[in-house]
Amino acid sequence: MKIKRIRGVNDILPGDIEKWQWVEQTAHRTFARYGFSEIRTPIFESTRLFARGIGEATDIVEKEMYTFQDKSGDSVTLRPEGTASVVRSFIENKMYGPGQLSKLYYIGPMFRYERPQAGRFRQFYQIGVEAMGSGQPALDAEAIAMLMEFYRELGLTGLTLQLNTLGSANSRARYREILKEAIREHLPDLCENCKARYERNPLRVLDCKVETCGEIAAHLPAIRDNLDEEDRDHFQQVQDYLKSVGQDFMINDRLVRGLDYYCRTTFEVTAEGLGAQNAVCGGGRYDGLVEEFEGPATPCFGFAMGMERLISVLPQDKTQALEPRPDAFLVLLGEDAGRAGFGLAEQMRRAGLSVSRDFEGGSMKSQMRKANKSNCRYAVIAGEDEIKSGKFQLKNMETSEQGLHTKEALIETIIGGKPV
RNA sequence: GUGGGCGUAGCUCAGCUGGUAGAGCACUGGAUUGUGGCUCCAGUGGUCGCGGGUUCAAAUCCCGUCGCUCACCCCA
Repeated sequence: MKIKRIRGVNDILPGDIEKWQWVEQTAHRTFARYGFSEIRTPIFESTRLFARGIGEATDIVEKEMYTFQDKSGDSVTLRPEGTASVVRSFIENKMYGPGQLSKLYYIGPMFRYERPQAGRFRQFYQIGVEAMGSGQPALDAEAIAMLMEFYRELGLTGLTLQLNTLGSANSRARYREILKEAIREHLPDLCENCKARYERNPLRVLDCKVETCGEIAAHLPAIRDNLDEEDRDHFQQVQDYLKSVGQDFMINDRLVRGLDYYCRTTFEVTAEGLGAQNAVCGGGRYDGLVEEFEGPATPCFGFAMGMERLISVLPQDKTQALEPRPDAFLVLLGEDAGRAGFGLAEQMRRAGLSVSRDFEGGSMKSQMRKANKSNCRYAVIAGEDEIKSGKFQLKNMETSEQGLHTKEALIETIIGGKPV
């Protein structure tokens, strides 16, 4: 039986990997401009970290975690998301302190046991950002602005930024009770899913896609009518900051994030052409999470984006330019040329050129075909005559012009882009 | 966990109500003794996912199984 890859995981192959590298490099460059540093945490942690951080009653913790016992009997879990690990590391490494701000980001694989579908995998990659140590609305706005700048660098279009606020932890809890109270009389009319949501996460009823639930939800008390003065002010300032830098957005007061730790600002970025899973980024504020893990009260803002989804909406004109292109392809005819070609290739590479060749010693025609397929700018042709004279044919693959050059001269010609 | 669709050449797929497998692309060679892309010609390549059943005969019909895929749930 042939061994195949595990369901829901993917190989990233040449042809695609260039896009991944470009996205990662763009993230490094862009985030650095905003003062963020990369952090790398382990890919697995104590199961308790995720159970407490994400919320015991969430789908992720209840049924989607890759959890197993290691040889000592400890329960460990492959990380299903990044925030809990960063918070753990933040506390463990005492990155906090009066007036201190930690601006961190991570890039790496996450694991959730779900049924795969378009844009959803069991091992998937996230780029996540966590800004820890300030409760100011400018922080929310700056992080979102950075995200949108990142998308601009990637040339993405057709994105929608949706904002909402859940209020502080206190108002969120209070609203939850008000909402449950209001839902109670409609309970028999709700869909089966929503009946279950009623106890576990009543806010989710608000964004149910079932039509009858939607109608009921439209008449339920809205979050925005149950905010504190400070919540309202915070949300308004986030909006004002975004507007001040020309960032468009829409308010979606049904936008409810599933993870327990969110409060105040939440947001999501959706893209066109992704299928049912159309969110490329989600995040928000999590002011209570550090305390939850017995760290000092530290207001934070963060978000995560799925790289697979991001890469599948990259514009074609940008990704085309990423295809690797050798400067030269060596066409070597005969054993003497084969031997000489090895040294020539090395000499050219040490001069900074990217050089390919064929190793199978096929006919000129077949080697030229391979040269053409490699998309090289020049072909260097070496047969008996060239080895004897020490001068090689240099052929420009676009114009088909060619001329005779010594090793040094052909390297210079290629580097300088001079006519052959 | 639930539901729909699909598994035929390396890739994308065709194969009508059962008669024993095909196209395009790719690959190799030739037309062009040492010069690619375009064109033309020829060739290599398949236990039709796997197992069982019906039948004189199964890629085709039936059952099972595995896999892929899309959607629900949920999320990035």
